[in-house]
Amino acid sequence: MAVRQRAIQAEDKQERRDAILDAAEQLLRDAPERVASVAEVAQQAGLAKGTVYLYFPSKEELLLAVHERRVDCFFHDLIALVEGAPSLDFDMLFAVARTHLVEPPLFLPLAARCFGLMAHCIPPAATLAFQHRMAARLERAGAGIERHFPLRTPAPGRGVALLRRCYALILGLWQMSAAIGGGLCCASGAAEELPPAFAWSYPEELEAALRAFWQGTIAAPPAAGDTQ
Amino acid sequence: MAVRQRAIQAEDKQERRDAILDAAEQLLRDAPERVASVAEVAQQAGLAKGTVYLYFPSKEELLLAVHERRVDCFFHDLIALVEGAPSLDFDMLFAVARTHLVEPPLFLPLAARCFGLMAHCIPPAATLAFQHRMAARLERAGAGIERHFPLRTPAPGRGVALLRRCYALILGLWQMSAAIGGGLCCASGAAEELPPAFAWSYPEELEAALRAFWQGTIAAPPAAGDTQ
Amino acid sequence: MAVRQRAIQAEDKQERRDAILDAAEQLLRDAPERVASVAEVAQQAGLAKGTVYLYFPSKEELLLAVHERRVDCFFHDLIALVEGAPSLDFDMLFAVARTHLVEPPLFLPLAARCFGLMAHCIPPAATLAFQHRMAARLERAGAGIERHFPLRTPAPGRGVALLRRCYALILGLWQMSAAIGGGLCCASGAAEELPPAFAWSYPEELEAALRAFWQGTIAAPPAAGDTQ
Amino acid sequence: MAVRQRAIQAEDKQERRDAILDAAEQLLRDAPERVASVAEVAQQAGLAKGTVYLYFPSKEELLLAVHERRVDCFFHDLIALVEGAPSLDFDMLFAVARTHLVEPPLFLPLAARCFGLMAHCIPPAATLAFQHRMAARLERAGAGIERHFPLRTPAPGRGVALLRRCYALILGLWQMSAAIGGGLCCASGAAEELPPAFAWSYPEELEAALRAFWQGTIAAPPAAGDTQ
DNA sequence: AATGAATGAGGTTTCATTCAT
DNA sequence: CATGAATGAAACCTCATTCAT
Repeated sequence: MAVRQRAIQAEDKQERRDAILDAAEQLLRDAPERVASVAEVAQQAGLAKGTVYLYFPSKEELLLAVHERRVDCFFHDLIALVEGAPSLDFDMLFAVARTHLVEPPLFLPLAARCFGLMAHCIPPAATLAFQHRMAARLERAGAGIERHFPLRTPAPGRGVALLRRCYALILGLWQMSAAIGGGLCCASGAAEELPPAFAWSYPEELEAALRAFWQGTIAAPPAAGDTQ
Repeated sequence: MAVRQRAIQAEDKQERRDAILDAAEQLLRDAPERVASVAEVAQQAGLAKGTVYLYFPSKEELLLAVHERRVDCFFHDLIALVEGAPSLDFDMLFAVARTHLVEPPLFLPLAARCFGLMAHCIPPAATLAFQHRMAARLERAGAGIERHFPLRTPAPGRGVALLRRCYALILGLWQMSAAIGGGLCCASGAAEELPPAFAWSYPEELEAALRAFWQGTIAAPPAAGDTQ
Repeated sequence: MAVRQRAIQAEDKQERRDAILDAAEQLLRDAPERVASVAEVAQQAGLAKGTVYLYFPSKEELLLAVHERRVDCFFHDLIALVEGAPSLDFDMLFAVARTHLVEPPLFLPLAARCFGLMAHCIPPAATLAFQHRMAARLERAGAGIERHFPLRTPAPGRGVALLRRCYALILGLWQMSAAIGGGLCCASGAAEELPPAFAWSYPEELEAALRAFWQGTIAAPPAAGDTQ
Repeated sequence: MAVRQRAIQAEDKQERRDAILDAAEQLLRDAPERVASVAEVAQQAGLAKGTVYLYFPSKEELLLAVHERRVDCFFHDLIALVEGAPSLDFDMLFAVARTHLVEPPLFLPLAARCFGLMAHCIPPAATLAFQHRMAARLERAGAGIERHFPLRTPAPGRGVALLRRCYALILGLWQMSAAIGGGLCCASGAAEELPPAFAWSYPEELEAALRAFWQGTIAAPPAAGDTQ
């Protein structure tokens, strides 16, 4: 009904695109478990449903774009660190991961969903484009890692592989922890019902696992303590 | 459809329950990407839709039961190995994982889905029950591992933690690889379009990553070669 | 909400199917120009939307079924006439056509739409099945016509061809007349605005055209007068 | 897109109008079954969507205008024939119809659609205007026909009626044939599946039907052969 | 005159679950 | 116990049209 100010200039369009992403991100934050409908996203952004489709070809690609923005932030800080810091250690890298990936409640649920979307729903061309954009960042970060850390078996691409495996741990452990904690967050006293094998805390376990992994990969073991 | 022979005895019921699981598993194997509808499962089992609900409270818990059966098979072999073999190395363990988790096209897609279900859709009580059953197996396998491997920092629960982290790697890397390969399996010449950072093969990368992880966790590094 | 009496027996199902057809037909009669949504049809039949889809695979095939029922009525009377009447003339046949095809406001709009649906939207298998059912009736009627009328060039299939061409005239002239009268029915005094070449009445023109056509096809010209 | 040279002169406007019609016609030719969206038409014409609405009040009237241009071409040749040829026979007339109506894949689908549009969607005033323009051509052609053919019952308007009825046959038979062939063009071996009553070819059946019709209407039967 | 960004109504279909028989 | 008919919510996306620029 109320026609919003039209985005004619390219920068206005970018701004509007961002507004839609903001709206979707907000809804995702409010209820990470469910995927808002396009109608809800549009309403949250103060736009009509059709307008969302002017900026994103499908709901799935909108979600992927929300995810990509978060990933970009992570890589921005990560690359700044590996390219800017005079020296680097595990804790500095883990801090970046914690800030962008582990602590925001949005990131990991969305990442898990996006992997599924790319595997099934999103057109291959769009998936590939996303991956190319990610690859650029990933390789830059990986190269930075390689400069800082003498890997046991130095080889081009080892930095990227290291990041990939760390990400797999972050993602895999989170999925397991989400399953464990997922349905229980509301049940009072749920914690003590968990069998010991499942009684672990994601952030702590993740840090321990990553440390252990670095210990096996990086020649110089991380300074701080030992694994768990 | 004619009313089937009624399952009155407990063993008849178990048999029918298994028939439903078989049907669901078969459909999942035929098309791992999609989830069959309850009607399809019933038809495949030669039963009526309502009958499925006599044996499983919801579609989700049916899926979880299919998954659990596969997990049981894995643990059966794993426990047999750690409790039966005179000595143990990485390759023997990895072989079990490969047989049950990595190679069957069914396992990992279903596992990923079940983690999501447990986090959101399945009643906490059912999730918890599942986890208790899993915990028993997990702890037995973990204890077996601990007996075989002198961990760098021996401690109760380290075997379980090791398995958990390996599983996280298996799952996390698979999700990433599924996203990469997902939409591209049909596109000819898709492989060379992938950026180098995404051009990796799941089975190889998984083995390399697990080896690297063991190297950092187990005092005696695995005999075979070095990490990729 | 209110679960209707369930149609378990085959005859109950037929009855319910008919009820849905009745509902759709009624809505079509109320507003021949628009196609009711499935939700409206369901409501009119006192059923839930999903129930309609238990009886018809798609909205299009529902429309075709409504049409088929009307065509069946027409053929029922036509075949009764050609097989039962001791003698036959144009007027008797035209009366049947008038009763079933021309006068009911439902028939021709629906027929025109169904031709379009069969050409574009309905699965070939369903179209073919419909055509086979129609063919049986058509050939029986055509054979009856051939027995009664000594065609100028007797040959098997001439009766069917005659009916086909008459139907083409009925349909083609109706389309033209609907276009002419269509938007004008509400405009007072519209008739005199029509140019003479378009100022004709469908029923009269149709009868005249059909008579003329018979005159050219049937050896013995129709008794009543001459064309228009 | 850059703002196109503005059409200020009347002839520029006509040119642009024609360009839009050309674009729509081309798209219709490319895919006679579907109706291109306004956006597609505009793009094909190298214009913006809004510009189309400067030249046509609605999508429907644009389609009607495309149709009218084709009808004009037909009448142009038809009138040239009836007014220019020293003598006239069925074959000469049928050749014109074949060239303009039957053979171009565009004409009949569009005509059928336009009849529907005029009946439902197009403002009565626009329909009426179209009909007046058509009437002028139709009456001129009809008058020419009357001069050439001694109809069985000579009367003013008989030429127009003759043309009308022929057009009804052309249109009605086409609709039936489109329904029959519609979904089957791709199915291999579809032809032999058709019941005999539906196994006919439009061009042949049309010619036979028109000949039969002329035989009943024109005193002197057409020279070539007999009806099918 | 030309543009193209914004609108928002509109309708189909699926399918998990229930419950009368 | 077994059946399967009935339910009805849920959400996508298209596209003709408008109108601010």
